Amino acid sequence: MDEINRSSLKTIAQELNLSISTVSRVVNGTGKISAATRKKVMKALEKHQYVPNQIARSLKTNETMTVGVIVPDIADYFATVIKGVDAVLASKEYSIILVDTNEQPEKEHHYMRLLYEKRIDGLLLATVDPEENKWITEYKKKNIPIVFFDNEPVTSEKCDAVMLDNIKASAMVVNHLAEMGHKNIAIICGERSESTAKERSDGFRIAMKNKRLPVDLALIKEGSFHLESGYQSMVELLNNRKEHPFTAVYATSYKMTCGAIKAMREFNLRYPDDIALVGFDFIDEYGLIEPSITSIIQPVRNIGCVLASRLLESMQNNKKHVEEDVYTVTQTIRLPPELKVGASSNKRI
Amino acid sequence: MDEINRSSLKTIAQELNLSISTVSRVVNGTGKISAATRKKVMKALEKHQYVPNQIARSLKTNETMTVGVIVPDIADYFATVIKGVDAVLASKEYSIILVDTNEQPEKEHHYMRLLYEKRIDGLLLATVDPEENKWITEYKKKNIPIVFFDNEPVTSEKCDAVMLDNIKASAMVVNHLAEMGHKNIAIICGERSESTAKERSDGFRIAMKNKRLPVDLALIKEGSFHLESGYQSMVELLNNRKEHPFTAVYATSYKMTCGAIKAMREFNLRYPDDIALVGFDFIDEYGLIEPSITSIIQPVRNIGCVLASRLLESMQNNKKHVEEDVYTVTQTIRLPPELKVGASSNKRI
DNA sequence: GCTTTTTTAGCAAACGATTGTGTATTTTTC
DNA sequence: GAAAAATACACAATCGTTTGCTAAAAAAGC
Repeated sequence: MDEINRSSLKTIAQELNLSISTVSRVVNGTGKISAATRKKVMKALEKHQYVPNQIARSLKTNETMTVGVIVPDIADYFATVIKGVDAVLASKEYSIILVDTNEQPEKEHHYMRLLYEKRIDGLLLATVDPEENKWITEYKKKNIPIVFFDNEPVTSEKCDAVMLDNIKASAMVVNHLAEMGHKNIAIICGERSESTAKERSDGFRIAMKNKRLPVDLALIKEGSFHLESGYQSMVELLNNRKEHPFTAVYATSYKMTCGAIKAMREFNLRYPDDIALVGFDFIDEYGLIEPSITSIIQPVRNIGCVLASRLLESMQNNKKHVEEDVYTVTQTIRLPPELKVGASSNKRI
Repeated sequence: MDEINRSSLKTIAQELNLSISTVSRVVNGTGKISAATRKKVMKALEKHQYVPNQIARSLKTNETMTVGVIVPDIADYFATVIKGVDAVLASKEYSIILVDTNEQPEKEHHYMRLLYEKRIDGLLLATVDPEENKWITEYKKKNIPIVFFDNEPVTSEKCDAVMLDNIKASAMVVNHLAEMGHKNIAIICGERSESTAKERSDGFRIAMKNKRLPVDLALIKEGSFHLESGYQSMVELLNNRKEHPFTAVYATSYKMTCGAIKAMREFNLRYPDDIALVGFDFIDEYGLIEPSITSIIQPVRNIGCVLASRLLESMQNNKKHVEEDVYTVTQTIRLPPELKVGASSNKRI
């Protein structure tokens, strides 16, 4: 095997009897360089297969062209969000360092530090830590732009966030079901400590009231966004059906929807005939599930794009040393969901 | 807002009237430091919320504690592979820079350069570029450890790779179907330019021959691993069924399996009654599809773990400057698949 | 109490780039 | 042909670390 080929500006400069600065300037296309030397240098760069050392560059310029992304589980809908993020960031020559916390809130803090050690230029954070405020301030002080997503931050720091309009999502579901003639609607929710769960639940109640439909607290199940919880909630709902009857159920996460389906099958109930079902994030890209499930669909890719754009903007402001907060307006962007109507609810009663 | 808090070894050293090196040594726990100064320094570090600058450290140590991961599509089974990778790398304090090429081979080269600019310590590469050898050599010369996965590299460089044992996968399918009494088996394959597709196809023929079953070339469809291709292939198979009859079909990717199912539905054919079906990567974690589909399942998470371990090893050797190739044994690891038998094929004919 | 040994801490040179300033050299201007 | 202006390049400081070597201080030995 040939010897290791690692060239630096110095290597090239020495070979050509030029100064490092001159070579640097042709690499970056800055400064005044004569056509002759430029050509000479270019040739040498090519010959040595010179690739600039971004580490050294970062040290000097204080920019790493890298952003961190922390998610609870990349094998979830986050994967598509990240695709959106990656698409817009990559076009600006940023790369992303991805961290999967496996839904363990206590890991977030640790990874945040790791990312800061690497001096990321910005961070996208889907936190599940209800106490994230305890450590996030430290990094705000270090002046790193953060955009939250999925869950709303509890921190009192002024932060950007982009999320689904969960209130609206629930309203769409309730309105749709009401239109189909349903009056008694059950909801299967996540933990209220997560803002997404809270909003979906609150949105449900608000929408029910708006439609002048009865809100039976026994029909509001709050669990944990997972399959087991969705299954368990549905079982309980079905067991109490005599005292607390309902004709439709709204499951507020993908896994919970699956759990609910599982429970219904075990009870030998069919949708939409026995009970109408509306799910969440239930994509079924290839239409394999029959009858098809009505579901709230998040504009996942777009969430990613908006996230990235917002962060880019923040990082831009940061570079300009916008000291005055007057200029840095933080905002929470809420993206509208879509209700994909399938067979599971598309029957008037 | 308070002022920006960015401290360096210098900041701390000056405040304590110590040298930078001393502070550095207590941060790293290296060298001889008296208990008194150590304590003093620790306190100051804490007070300033000092976080070491990995960029500067990297420049000096030539290690970034970062590895690159290039995949064609993270919203695929790769997400789980990455989870495995992340789990083992994170435990060694490495982070991963993730790149999604959107299945565009021409982007791989570009991103590779970007990653090298960032001086990643190693690379995991799931290439779809049939001409990856044209640029991979350059980076091998720069001495960065690479482990391939998903597809086998075409480069002649000695490379590590970890992949599914695709030959075995096809054998398992054929043996299973043979056991169920099938003789005429069709296969829906990807492009032979991708080694995964080639191996699954070749494995199929070999297994058929071993079982002394007829290999009808008209029953071997080669397309592109996507839904449309799977659908199209299945339609063609069904249309030619009179001349080239078959009782079972083996689709060699998740999307192709979906496409095949779609086609069968349109032809009003049911599995396993009309045709037995075996898929690939068809996970259906929550058992939503009925009847359940028999499928080859890759040990996805494990692939990730093995990948990461192999890379760690490579990087370790690299640090030790193992010049002699004698010590650096490159290898291709083939992980065994699992055949999850579902209803779609579980019927003797 | 004076060497000798052992600890502890500081000096300074890297790592590979960027960039403001200084200075030959060339070009323009009159 | 001399002064002014412009051009092309070099010098050197700097970013925040690590680390080998050295000097000072403390401990130990006599």
